[in-house]
Amino acid sequence: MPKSPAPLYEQIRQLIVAALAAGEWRPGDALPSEAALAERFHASSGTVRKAMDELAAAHVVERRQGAGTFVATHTAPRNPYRFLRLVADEGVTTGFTRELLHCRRARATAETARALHLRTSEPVIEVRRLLLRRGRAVVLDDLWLPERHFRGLSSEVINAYPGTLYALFEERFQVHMVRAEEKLRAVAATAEAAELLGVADGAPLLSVERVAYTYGDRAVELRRGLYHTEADHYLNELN
Amino acid sequence: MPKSPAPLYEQIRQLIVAALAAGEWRPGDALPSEAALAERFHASSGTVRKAMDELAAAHVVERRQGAGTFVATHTAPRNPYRFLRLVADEGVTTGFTRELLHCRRARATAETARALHLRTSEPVIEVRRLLLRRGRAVVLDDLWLPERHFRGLSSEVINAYPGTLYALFEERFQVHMVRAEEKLRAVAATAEAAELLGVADGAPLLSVERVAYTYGDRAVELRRGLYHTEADHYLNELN
DNA sequence: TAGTGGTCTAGACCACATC
DNA sequence: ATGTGGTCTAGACCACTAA
Repeated sequence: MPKSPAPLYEQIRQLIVAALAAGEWRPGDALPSEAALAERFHASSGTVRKAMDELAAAHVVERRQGAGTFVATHTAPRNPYRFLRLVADEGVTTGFTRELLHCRRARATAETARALHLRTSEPVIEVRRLLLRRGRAVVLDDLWLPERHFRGLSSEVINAYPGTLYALFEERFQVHMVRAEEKLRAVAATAEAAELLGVADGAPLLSVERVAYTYGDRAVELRRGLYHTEADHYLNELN
Repeated sequence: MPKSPAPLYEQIRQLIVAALAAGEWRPGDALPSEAALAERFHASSGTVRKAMDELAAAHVVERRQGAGTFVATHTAPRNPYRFLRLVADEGVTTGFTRELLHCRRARATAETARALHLRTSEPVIEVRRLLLRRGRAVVLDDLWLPERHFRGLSSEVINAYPGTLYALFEERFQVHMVRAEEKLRAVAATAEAAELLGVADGAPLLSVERVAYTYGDRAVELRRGLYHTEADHYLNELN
């Protein structure tokens, strides 16, 4: 065994992520058993297990005792909105209904280009939609996606799909979101946002700017949400 | 070995937390070596190690290879404001200066009582302070602490202490904060908050309501922060 | 140099899901 | 009944820190 810069379990972890990025296993698929992976990577099962521990902690894979280890998916998880931290003040965990406002081709602004590592004015797809609870708009989302990874995305495609956007991206474009970074601010509602969210002009809104990453820390979505936090709040756990 | 409801490493983890809550080791102290703990708990070092893995992941302990394992502390960590997610938009990571506005005895409101598991009108200590960067107020914090755990806390004590509040709580009152839950909202500045933060009346502010917990998930602080997010943002990592 | 945590192995046995 | 992940062990060796 050559003297290595990174520990073996870390190398194995990276090799598995690379295989996921290459599409060797798709979201929802079962991975080979730990014993099989140990043989493949010429390591003991304990070492493979440590690599899988980290992938499971990062929600990249999901283990089910007795059944196997599966690639994490947005298509049929416990919580469909895995990255949405907005919850109702009262425990009413009713889901959201969605309303698509538009989906159109556009060119990357300087800000979008920076976030997604594109060149300015590269083609992107811009999506705007509302999330509503009991008919009341709670979230106004604007999304920007690099066109080259989401070719064919349109209003029709979105409206025809029953699940969340991230599930759609996964099934239709083989883009699985692994993690995200969010920057939060309080802002005053513009006239446009106020009307769409049914609040007064200038009302305080929670602005959530998200960059989402797929396997290998590739940024593939910029999203700006405006949350109406009158009967909802953004919940965060710190440790 | 009796048949047990929880795995051995989980029992060991809980026993170590209980020992920390009982003050057997104080923040900054070195824990016994993994081999010593293995003997104490009649387990193998691998099992003890798994328990320590989880405690390290939760920032309850800190491992330093070659030196030992130490109880996490707020007194001399890398980041003094461990739970403060507010960062400047531009990478200028200058620290904050603090300005204490008041520290006084009060009675728990219904809301405070609920958050801290007290009875309504039990005595609490109320603290208000500002965090400033380059002379500009960025955060207005209100804290409520159960008086029975913080007897003797006063403006003089706070002003005489050079470190953060959590470091003070740890050194002087043996209350170490382990984790916290935050609820975020956008709100309009009241006249009082606007004046203290130097913003317009009604300006949007980020409201951060935090409940902080010590060992064993005991809630010991309720804090409400108002963040001025014009040149700063609340940064959150999702996975 | 002695002691600590970090890596890796080989294997036993258990709990659980699936067929 | 088979195969999976989950727990636990015993021990070797390495990398690092501190006296």
